[in-house]
Amino acid sequence: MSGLSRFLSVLRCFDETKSNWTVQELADRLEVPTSTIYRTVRELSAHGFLEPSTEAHYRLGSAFVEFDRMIRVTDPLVQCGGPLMRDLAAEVGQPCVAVLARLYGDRVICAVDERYNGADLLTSYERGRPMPLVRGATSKAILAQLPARRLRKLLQPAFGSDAKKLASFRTELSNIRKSGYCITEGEVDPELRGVAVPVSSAALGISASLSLIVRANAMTESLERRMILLLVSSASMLAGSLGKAQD
Amino acid sequence: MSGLSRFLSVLRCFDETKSNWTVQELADRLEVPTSTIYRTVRELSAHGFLEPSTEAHYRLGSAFVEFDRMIRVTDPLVQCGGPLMRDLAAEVGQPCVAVLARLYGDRVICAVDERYNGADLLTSYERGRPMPLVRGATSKAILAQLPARRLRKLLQPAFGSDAKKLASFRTELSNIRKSGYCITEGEVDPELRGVAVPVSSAALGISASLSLIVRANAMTESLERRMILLLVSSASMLAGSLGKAQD
DNA sequence: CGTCAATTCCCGTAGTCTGAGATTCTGCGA
DNA sequence: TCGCAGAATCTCAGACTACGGGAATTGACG
Repeated sequence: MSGLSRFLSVLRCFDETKSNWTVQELADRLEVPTSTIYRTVRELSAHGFLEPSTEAHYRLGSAFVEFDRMIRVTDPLVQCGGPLMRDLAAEVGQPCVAVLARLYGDRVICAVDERYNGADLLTSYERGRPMPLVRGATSKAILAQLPARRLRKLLQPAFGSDAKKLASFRTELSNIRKSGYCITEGEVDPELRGVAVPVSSAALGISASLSLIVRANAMTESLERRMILLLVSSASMLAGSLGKAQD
Repeated sequence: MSGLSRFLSVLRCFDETKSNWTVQELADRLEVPTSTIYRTVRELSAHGFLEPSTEAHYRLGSAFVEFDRMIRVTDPLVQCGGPLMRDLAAEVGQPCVAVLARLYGDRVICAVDERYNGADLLTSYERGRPMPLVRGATSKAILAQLPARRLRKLLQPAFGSDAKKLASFRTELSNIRKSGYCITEGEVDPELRGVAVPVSSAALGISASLSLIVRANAMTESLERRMILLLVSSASMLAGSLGKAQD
């Protein structure tokens, strides 16, 4: 345990399950002496990564909120995509959720989510939530546009040695490349249908996708066509503005 | 340079001004050997705090986005306050911005900002942005509710030895305690008027405030009364649900 | 396949972190 | 205001890690 991982082993303890820890609890959980955790926690607190709450408990601190804002402010994808999303979701004229997601290392993470006024859909997509890499239209539309080498590295751990599944997945991606969009149902959230199109900016090194999610039983053929059209045109606008953007 | 600060000196380089750095640039800026920065950057990347972009440049990584989500998901203030904010902003019936801010260590940081449909106000308030500690209704409403000892420590660095200013500031806070709200104009953003009320939960160790911001020239006496009423009732609802919340 | 920049590796040394226990601080109730 | 219990910090010698300069390797691109 050294360098950053020392600090991360502490930070990773804070999750949905338990967001409030005492030093003693952390020490027990990590099986590290109390005095060591005290030192680590003190340093994390000093830099705003942890904050004291009540009765000797600590929770995640403001530094993360600040850094996230810094990313939102400087990320061309959020800057260019944000305004587009609101219009996009409104244009559908149905309860729906618009999502702009992005490949971040080896995971797909939602960067912007826009709920259409009145949409009470229960999607898993919300900013900052890691998404399954090989399931759902959002992720597939991203993977479909990647260069072969990058793709291979990503799929390796996901499929392991199952050559058959890997081959059929590659076929699926190839179909997305041809048609320009991807539709899936229930792969991430049950009862929901997602339509996604690829978005990318080689100049910025960003691989992303733009998706719309509606209730599966609300989907009609004409709605589907409309959604695809909306997505394709929004995506090309977005790609255009990304091209001009510089960070 | 040791422990966390080694990593932070790198991370702090990434700001609005420049969000995209090469290792060489970082090394020059920090006056540290290149190989050391490479190691630091590698470690930060491995944990998702930095991400390679293009041409040997790096930018802030997805870990911050994920941790921020974790905070949003687990923070009772965001959980209880979020839904309230939308209604609050809508009720005003004027272009306005609703802000829920909070004391985080020694700084006030906005936790939720809700723009009323059609409000194009240029407020500085947005989630994650650090705010001036002693200026603006939002901050003053927070400070007004703090225990004496805590307050003293916070004001020490802000006012230094200027006992006169300190005394008048304390008087101001005392007036807020009596009236239950605070109104300021142009202290943070020119031409804007803010009304704020304190919110707190002793059980959770949270000191916060709820504010509404409108254009100064749109303010009338009756609107002001309405806003104060809305804020006071929202704040008491919020305090109530915070009391029941547990993290 | 060759080129050039980006990145990693190497290794002795310097300096940091570790961990157990003693010590000091702090908040809370009387 | 005082005293108490738990929280937080301090101490110190020894183990281990990071540092830094330069060589070696990788990898992208033509």
